[in-house]
Amino acid sequence: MLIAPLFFARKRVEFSFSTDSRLLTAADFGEVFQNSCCKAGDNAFFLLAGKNKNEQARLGLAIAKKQLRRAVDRNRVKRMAREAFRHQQRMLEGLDIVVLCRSGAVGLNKVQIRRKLEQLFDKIAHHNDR
RNA sequence: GAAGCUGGUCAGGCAAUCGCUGUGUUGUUCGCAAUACAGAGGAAAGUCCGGGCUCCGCAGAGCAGAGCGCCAGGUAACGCCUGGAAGGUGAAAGCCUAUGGAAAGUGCAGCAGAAAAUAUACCGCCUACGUACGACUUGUCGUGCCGGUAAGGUUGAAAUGGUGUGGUAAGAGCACACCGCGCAGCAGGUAACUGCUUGUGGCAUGGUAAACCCCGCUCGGAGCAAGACCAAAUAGGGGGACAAUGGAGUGGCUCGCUCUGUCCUCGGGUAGGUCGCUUGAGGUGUGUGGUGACACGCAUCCCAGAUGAAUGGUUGUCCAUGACAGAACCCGGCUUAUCGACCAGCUUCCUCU
Repeated sequence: MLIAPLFFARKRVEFSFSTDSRLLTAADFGEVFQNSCCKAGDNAFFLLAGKNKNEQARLGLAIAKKQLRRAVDRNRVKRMAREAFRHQQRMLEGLDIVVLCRSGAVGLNKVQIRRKLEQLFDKIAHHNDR
């Protein structure tokens, strides 16, 4: 009787995406840009990571209108980034990550965006372990 | 059945699961948790018009500038919509039109053409009238001059009403008939405008106003990063009390002035936060008035409100294999993008009965 609620509680923490796991203020973003410890990128996206004091990983999105002109495209990238982060946040604990967008992101479909971002998050996690 | 026209509706569905935002309820260790419900569009887009709302000298007059422009109506308002008129276009249903003024003024018109705006004459046509010369049959003919003419030809986007008859030297609204046009009258219409077997005038006022301009109407400016409130740290300001006849500076000294300590208090205000923020020119149904846009009445419903910015991911399944595309203060329009599907009405043609 007591085991079931505990199981669900743990699972929730693993995959949730509340305000705790986001960069909220300009100061938070500034911190990452100033004191980044590692980075990863390809022609479409660029990730910057910095250490934070919490146990949680946090995500910030900086998708420029210059690269992706249509709101629909920007929304798609943001959603995919959040989704990828949500599934991989356990191995990124203690990091603040900002996702930036490059010109190569134009014309990618959902699957391509997801795959690219997952690879980049992997790279960051790997780099952090060493 | 085929081709087409007009108006309207929809914009993948269902299930499971992992998330996000808001609201209600319950619990709470006041962090939050559980649960129920709701959660992008017809264009949310372009920001091209018009309003509401907010602040700014409460915006009156004149000038400038901008916009609009057949008539009537609708509307909070409009450059929008509805109905009508005129013109154009199509075989038709229909569709399109910046559609006021060119007898207030100014300007413009390449090439071609004789001539492009007040009349003119290149090729033509004519030689009646006047005149010169010649011929001879002595009143005719020929040639020239002075001229007449705009029927015909040539140019152009556009050439000073058209057709016919008379007329004439040849011609000409020169005259007449019909058509067209102007003005007046009558009739219909709220009006734009239309009609007339009415009268009258030989007959205009070439085009261009998305050229200046004239006439009529409209317009104060800036925008939710509007604006209102709360307000840390740091620095500084106003007022009061206390210590105390204190200290420092200015100065030879006194007064004076300036600076300085502690506490209280006031206001401004940055980071940040809250409100503005979704109940509205609102939706749905229905009745009445109106050709219609729409208006009014009644009943009923509450239907996104984020703020590093939610409305999504994965899996299964069905089909027609899913286009254009994402709210950011809110409405009314316009314009542009769009795979398709469906409904209603209408037009033409074909087949059958």
